[in-house]
Amino acid sequence: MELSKTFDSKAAEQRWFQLWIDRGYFTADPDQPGEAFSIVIPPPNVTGQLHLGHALNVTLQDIIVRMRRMQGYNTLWVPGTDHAGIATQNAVERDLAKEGKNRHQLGRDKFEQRVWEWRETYGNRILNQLRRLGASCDWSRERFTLDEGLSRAVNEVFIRLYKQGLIYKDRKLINWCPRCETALSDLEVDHKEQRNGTLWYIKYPLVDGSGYIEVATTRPETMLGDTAVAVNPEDNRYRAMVGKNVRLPLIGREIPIIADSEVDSAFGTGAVKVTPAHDFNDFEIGRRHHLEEISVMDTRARMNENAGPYAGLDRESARKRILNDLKSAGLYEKEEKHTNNIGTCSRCDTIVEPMLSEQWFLNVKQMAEKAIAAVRDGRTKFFPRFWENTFFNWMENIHDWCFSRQLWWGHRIPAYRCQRCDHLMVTAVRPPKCEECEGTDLKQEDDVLDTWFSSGLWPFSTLGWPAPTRDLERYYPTSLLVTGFDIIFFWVARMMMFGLEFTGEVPFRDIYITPLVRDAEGKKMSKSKGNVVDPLELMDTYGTDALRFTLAQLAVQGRDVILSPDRLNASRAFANKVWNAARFTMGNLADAPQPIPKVDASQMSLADRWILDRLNDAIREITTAIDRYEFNVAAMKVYDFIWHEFCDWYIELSKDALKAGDPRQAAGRYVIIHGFDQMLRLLHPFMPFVSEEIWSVIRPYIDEADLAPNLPIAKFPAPREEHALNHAEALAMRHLIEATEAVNSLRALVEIHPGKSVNAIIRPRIGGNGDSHAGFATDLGRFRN
RNA sequence: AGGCACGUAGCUCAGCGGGAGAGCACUUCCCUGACACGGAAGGGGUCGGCGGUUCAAUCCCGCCCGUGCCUACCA
Repeated sequence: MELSKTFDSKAAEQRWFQLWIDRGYFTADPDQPGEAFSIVIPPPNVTGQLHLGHALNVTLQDIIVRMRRMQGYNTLWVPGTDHAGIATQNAVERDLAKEGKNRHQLGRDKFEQRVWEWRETYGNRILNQLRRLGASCDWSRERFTLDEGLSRAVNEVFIRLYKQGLIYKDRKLINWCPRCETALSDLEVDHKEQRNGTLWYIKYPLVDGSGYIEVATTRPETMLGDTAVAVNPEDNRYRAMVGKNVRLPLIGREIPIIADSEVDSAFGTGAVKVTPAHDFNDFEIGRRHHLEEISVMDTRARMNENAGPYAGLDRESARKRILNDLKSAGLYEKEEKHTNNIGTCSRCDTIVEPMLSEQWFLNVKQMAEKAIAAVRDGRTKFFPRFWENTFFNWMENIHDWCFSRQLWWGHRIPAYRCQRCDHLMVTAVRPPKCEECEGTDLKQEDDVLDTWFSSGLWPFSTLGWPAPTRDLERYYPTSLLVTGFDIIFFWVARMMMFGLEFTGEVPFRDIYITPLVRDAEGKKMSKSKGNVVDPLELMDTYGTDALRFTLAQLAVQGRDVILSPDRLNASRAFANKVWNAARFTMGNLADAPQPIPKVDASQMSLADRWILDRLNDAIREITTAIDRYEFNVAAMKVYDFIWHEFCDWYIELSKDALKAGDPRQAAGRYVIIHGFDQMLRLLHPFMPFVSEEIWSVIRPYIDEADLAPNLPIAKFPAPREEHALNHAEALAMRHLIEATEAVNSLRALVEIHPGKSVNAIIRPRIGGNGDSHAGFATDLGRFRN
């Protein structure tokens, strides 16, 4: 069969992927033998499209999954997508806005329908993009976090946690996004340093007319909700004032001066205004001292009726007016530059407002302790190891999780309230009547769950939990999780907690944390910077194999991946190199395809046995590197063996031996085809398409004994000891290589210095008297001629 | 404020106790029947700085400088 001069990646990609699917190579069967190896994919959001982060994540998973499958493991890789509550809702709302509509005009049902349509389009798009990368997932087991089955798991978990008293509803201070108009968890708030912030000093007059107490604040607009002024009990400046009242400027309410040891005397004036309804610290002080909690803003962060004359103003305008009015009243002292942190919504960047609100919470303390223990005793291991510190750090300081969201897209909370007696029933299906008063007017909670609540169940909900399925029994706990560090808290931690709580086992044995992909300048890719590279374009230009190989090569543990066109070019050249090695090999085999019979090691030349020895070495190194998730090491070794050993040396050395009539031909043919076969299998996890394409061509030449059905499930190579070289042989080969290089070196020197003797060229380069070296060089010179 | 990671050739990065490496870029030569997405030969580095441990340090320890990231209720 004739091979074209260059490898046509696109045609191969389509042909082979389809064939793999058609033949069911990726479909897992729990009833087949083999130790289980399972991975659940981190489900991509249905909002977006494939970016390089996904490409890296999926490539690494595919490499290990393909290798395990070839090693004979009973392999399952579950694919799927995440409904991504707030992110998707925002995306669809933006889409609606283009038509001049908003969700409230549509109503909840119509809006939800619209999001389902969106999910249909974009969810499928991203899954196709994963397939384009060659992801060998079991596509027949595709899941979606809002599927019926997964929703059942969500309800089950909710109800069990509620019954255990871990889920509760409470009116507390929470993070609120005034644009998304929903509660957020602590994790969904980004903290940004504000360098040009201001600290304002304001005088609060004492009610008894004995003067003022001065407070410093960064948020004067919240003073309308002040219910105390606090000082440190040790602070002598204020000791006499504790217990007195002050009159809140502008609105005249009387509030007490209290003592609380949390107040830092060294900051500002040492006296702090206390606004329990708009500041987390103040909320704590307020609860300690039983202060009133006065909320002065509405859900869009506009001043509400409690703000008196400022009602209706937004936060910024209210601040300006208040500062002006304080100046007019002579109660404004001064301002200072002050650097502080402000919290913003991680989804829309709006400044988050601490708000007093009734929300659902999950007490995670005990679950967190179990998760910590599981990592401490090694039931689950992080790679690289240092991420464990990050995990512990957060888990040890974990707070209750505010998981209810005032959104429309997500799992609606399975709780019903009787409209007559206000009784609350937590149950998966709507009860016929109130269990207290028998009233029939029951209303389901409007809120939905934080999207991470359902993805936190992903490793077992996708396998059928709570039903005791065969998949669960066979494939859970999963073997490995491959994900980014940015969702260790959001996702990994929650899966650990839920997994241990509901299955009694860790959800995965190993966690491999992938590096972050950056652009050629080392900048983090983001849409706003406009430096996002589309992996699809890269696959079009360089081929999927080249993209995959490049990503694997750069995937160094604990280091960011910086992708450059140079690297991609090199990988594409590598694919081509392998392709051309195949062309050479094919040209040296018998015309009629027939299996090349196995040749005993004793019949082989030194070069034959050397390359098989090197192959053994490569197999060992590549296998252990992937076992350790050192993808870069494995990829480099594949590259080095194929290019610098097989092509540079073995093919060159075998050219003569493969000629017709040469006594070494039979052995040479066997070794080159056998070596090639093994080499392709090593390459396959990294570059599935070229390897499969070539393999399909050389397959007829491979001896029956070595044949396996097809590459995706062909056996991964194992070292063969009969090919090992002894010390003297290895030395002889090394000397041959070194001598060849020396001769080439000399040849080049002679060409650069025409007319000069070899001695004249060598002597000055060696230094000393150089006699012995020069003699050697002279010999080489003769050898050359 | 604390924590983590990283500083090795022009660029992007491997290596991590005893020979300084790869890819790309650069210089010279070669379209030799697998491959110019190729081949051959080269130039280029006080392995961030300063101390310490060691017979021996790019690699271990300490401090410093620089870069990036994460966590944190200082108004």
